[in-house]
Amino acid sequence: MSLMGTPNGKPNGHVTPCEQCPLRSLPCLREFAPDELDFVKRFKSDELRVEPGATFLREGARSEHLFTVLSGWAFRYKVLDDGRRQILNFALPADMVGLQGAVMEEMEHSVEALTPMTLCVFPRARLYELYSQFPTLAFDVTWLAAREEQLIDEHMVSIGRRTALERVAYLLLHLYHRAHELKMTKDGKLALPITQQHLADALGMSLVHTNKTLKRLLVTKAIRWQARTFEMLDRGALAELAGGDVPPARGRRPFI
Amino acid sequence: MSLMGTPNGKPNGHVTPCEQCPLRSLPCLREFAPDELDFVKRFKSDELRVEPGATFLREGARSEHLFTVLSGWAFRYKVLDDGRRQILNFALPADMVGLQGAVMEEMEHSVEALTPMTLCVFPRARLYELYSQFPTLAFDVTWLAAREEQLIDEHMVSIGRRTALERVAYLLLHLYHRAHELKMTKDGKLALPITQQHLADALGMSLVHTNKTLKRLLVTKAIRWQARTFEMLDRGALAELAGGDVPPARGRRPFI
DNA sequence: CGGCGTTTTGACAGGCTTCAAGGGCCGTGG
DNA sequence: CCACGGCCCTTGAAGCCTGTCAAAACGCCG
Repeated sequence: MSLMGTPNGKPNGHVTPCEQCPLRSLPCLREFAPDELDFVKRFKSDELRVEPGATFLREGARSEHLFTVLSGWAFRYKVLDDGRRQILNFALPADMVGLQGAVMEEMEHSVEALTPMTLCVFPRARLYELYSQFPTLAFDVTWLAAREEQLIDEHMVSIGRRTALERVAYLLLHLYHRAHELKMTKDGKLALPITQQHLADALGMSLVHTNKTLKRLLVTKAIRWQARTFEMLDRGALAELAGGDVPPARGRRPFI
Repeated sequence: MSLMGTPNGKPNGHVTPCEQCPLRSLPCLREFAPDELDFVKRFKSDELRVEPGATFLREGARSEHLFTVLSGWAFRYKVLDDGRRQILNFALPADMVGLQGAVMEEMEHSVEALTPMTLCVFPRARLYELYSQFPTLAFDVTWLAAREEQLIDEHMVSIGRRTALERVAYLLLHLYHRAHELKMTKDGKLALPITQQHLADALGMSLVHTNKTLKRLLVTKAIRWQARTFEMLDRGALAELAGGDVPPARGRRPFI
């Protein structure tokens, strides 16, 4: 099928059947009923492969599609006229992206891939079918929207009220926590595909100051981070420095 | 009916029938089909009156209810252990509050009234009925969640990347814009029920610096603000100072 | 080996927070 | 009627935090 409106990325030759979705086994996701699974499988129109650095959803554009992340990392962001960029949050596997574009007229933010990504593609035009035929799934979509808002709320507290050191500590704790839920960590290690510039743009800080703050954090021995590999050495200490731990996961999210 | 879990505020003796809802005539809201209206009327279990300063939804609590604002102003916020407060956004008439609490296990933020408020009360337990019987209304709920996320996104850009003057200008422009949509302005004037402390907490700034920044804004003659009355003198100039206008409204929101 | 993106460091200016204190307004109570 | 307290607004001063500028080191890849 055509993917007009998503210039970056290309349809995948192979499409993973939903029954074999690798995410289904995650304990943080709820299980589908057979008819739900069947519907989702039919709803999924394609699979998209996106390269790192590609902005596959752009502010101001209309999107004919809604996506879920099958694999890879991305981030949502907005830029001001003069180039200042604010990263709003990060998208990981099992996250939904583009809901705003599917529900409203056009996108008010952009989304860029950090790693090679695989996205499940759902046609916006058929979203209403989901709402009318599977209220449980519709509820899940709302759940996902509410959860994303929670994450943004917490992030906003960081930017608005936490000190630089707390901000960095909290964001790293947050990302580690999310990756851990998705079984993307191993022995406390995590492949973190972001640069210090991304950290800075997410935290509302300058690159230089982010670097200096990160250094301060490293000498506490709570974490290690080099060559795109993040290592959690002392989670308790990091939470302490962050001024509070991340809120525990409540309930289990669906994956669409 | 009982309102356990909402200690602040009291059930209203009189309950406005939905057909007579004063908000229905607003052009920024879509019209209900007769059966939708009928359902909403039955879904609405009560009306709640809340006094200024009352926190009627509290972080960490479970809420048995979902609300829409019939009249009055409120704000969503979070506080850190040491008392630092971040205001996440403001709730005005036709906004929904408490959706997170209704969809997830418990609230991750609090909501406090700024003025006397009237809230429409909907039992969380029956939300699923709405989803299963009225997909159009379910879609509206998702629409509202997506829209709120948009507003928060924009606010986050302010806090993270705008200068102090831009922040103040943008927030005031934003609030004026929203109030104007709801026909709460008159001759460019608006009763703005917030203090400079609220501004500061919303913008991630100190009270002192907010005051000084506001002073700088006032001398530009773009706005006036005294005795809780805000006056828009030069909207273009304010948008200029804010570093961009607010995004135009897209589509029409429902009121539940 | 050269180029480029990323990380690191130092210096400096100034935005912003903090501390402190005074003034205005208003409702309460003597 | 006036004193008082509480809340909000205002202002000044001092200094830290943070952004900006500049430049060098590092690592990766063609």
